[in-house]
Amino acid sequence: METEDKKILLVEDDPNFGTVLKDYLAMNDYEVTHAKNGMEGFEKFKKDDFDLCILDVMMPYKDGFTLAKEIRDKNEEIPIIFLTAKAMKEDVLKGYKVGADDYLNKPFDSEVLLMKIKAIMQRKATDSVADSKQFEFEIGKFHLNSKLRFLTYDGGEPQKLSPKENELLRLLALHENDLMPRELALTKIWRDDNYFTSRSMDVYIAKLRKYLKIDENVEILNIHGEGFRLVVRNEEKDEE
Amino acid sequence: METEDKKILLVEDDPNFGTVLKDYLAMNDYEVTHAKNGMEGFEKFKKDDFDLCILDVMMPYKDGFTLAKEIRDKNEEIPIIFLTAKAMKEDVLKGYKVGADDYLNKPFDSEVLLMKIKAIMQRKATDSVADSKQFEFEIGKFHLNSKLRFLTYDGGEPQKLSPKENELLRLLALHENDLMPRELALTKIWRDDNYFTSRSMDVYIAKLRKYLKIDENVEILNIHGEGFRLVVRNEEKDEE
DNA sequence: AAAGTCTGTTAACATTTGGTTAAACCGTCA
DNA sequence: TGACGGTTTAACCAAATGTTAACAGACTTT
Repeated sequence: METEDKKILLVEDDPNFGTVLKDYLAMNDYEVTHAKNGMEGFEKFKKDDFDLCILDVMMPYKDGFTLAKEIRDKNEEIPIIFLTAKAMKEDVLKGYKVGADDYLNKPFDSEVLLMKIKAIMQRKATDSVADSKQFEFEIGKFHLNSKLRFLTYDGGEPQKLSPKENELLRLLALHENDLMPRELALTKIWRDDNYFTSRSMDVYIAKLRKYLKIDENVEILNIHGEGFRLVVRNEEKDEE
Repeated sequence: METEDKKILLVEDDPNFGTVLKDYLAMNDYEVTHAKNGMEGFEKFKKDDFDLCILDVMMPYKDGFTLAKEIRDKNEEIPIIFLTAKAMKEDVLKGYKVGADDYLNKPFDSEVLLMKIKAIMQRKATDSVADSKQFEFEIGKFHLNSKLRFLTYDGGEPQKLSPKENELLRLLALHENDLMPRELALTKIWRDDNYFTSRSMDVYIAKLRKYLKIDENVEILNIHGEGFRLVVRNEEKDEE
């Protein structure tokens, strides 16, 4: 199953057509941001992380090509599809020159557009190099591999972690010895901060404590009303 | 930046049009092999290493889609452009389903075709960062030859693998000991990510496990909701 | 110290995802 | 056309994950 929906930036000045198209795409499980002109399009582009751009060529203020060039400056990877009313050869060529991935003449069949989007996304999915996110942590004698979702203690048997356990421990590790605010975990992992998610998080804290308790020097402390703190002591001399 | 000329396989039954197109492409520094029908096209495809295929859809003996499917079986990477006289939506969709990279309606502007070819080639050039056509793998005591599609254990009898089995195991091997995301296999091998393809993939995972289970040190682990992981342990001392 | 809030823990439950088997399907080839 | 290999679909079960409830205990504030 796919992680989350792909984000599409749609820049189209015709409000009717734009809205219809947006709805159609949304219906097909894409998360669509609709900008009404090139300026706005570029603003929105900078503010978010999109997986694909669909640009109308003919627009006031800033046409699709100019916008495409600016977008390419910021991101030379992102696929771009142009929409155009007139089927002028020069335009098509120009489009490909700025790195278009595809080109559609209006009116076009929406199903065809959908297939093109799919095809392009698939292409991209292939070469997703793996964004260098931080995946591995040393927590005292523990080692957390949060990509493969397991935790090992002193080289022993890996303990599998559930997605939530994993994300939570990762967040704590990112803030090692420092406050990890409740709110942060709730908004990042549970995507909502309310009574129930908060209780749920407490359940997960309990689970993590269970895993971690084999190491004297690692523990999760609560900071009442604030959040949690993953404490890692240097194991000097403890008992003798 | 091109090293040597790119090789194009052109399959087009109309001798006049085919010849003209071939010459035009040749003039633009592509090395073109022209086949007059699907059969011949497939023969030539098998005999050489092409960078791109341009297939007419309507052809005697074997139409473009059928040919494309056969080509895809052999090579899931190679870009395919379809040419078609009629602009039927069903055809277009069918084309994308078999993994078309683009679609052109006759008559088309030759310059546009050229741009498309360029765009596609470029895409491939950047995409194939680590294309590394790797065909042979050591997986514990197994040896996988994924070009000839067989798997041997400790030099024993080769086990033939079906195309899907083979591709899946190859993908797993490419990510040995690391996560191989479900989505990756689905988009690369099944070319679609939905409930059914996902179930189908699970069936293939089961088949692979059956092959692999004779080696204690090799196994396919699931990472719930993420994908699979081909684990290969060093066979140190196990029992004594 | 009493009330009220916040946290810890366990367990029951619901939901989603994965594993396996077998049957249906489909194109190819004798 | 009928057998065959490969693939998909269906069905069913098992495992994994997440949510909620309930209650005990801890912390804060009066």
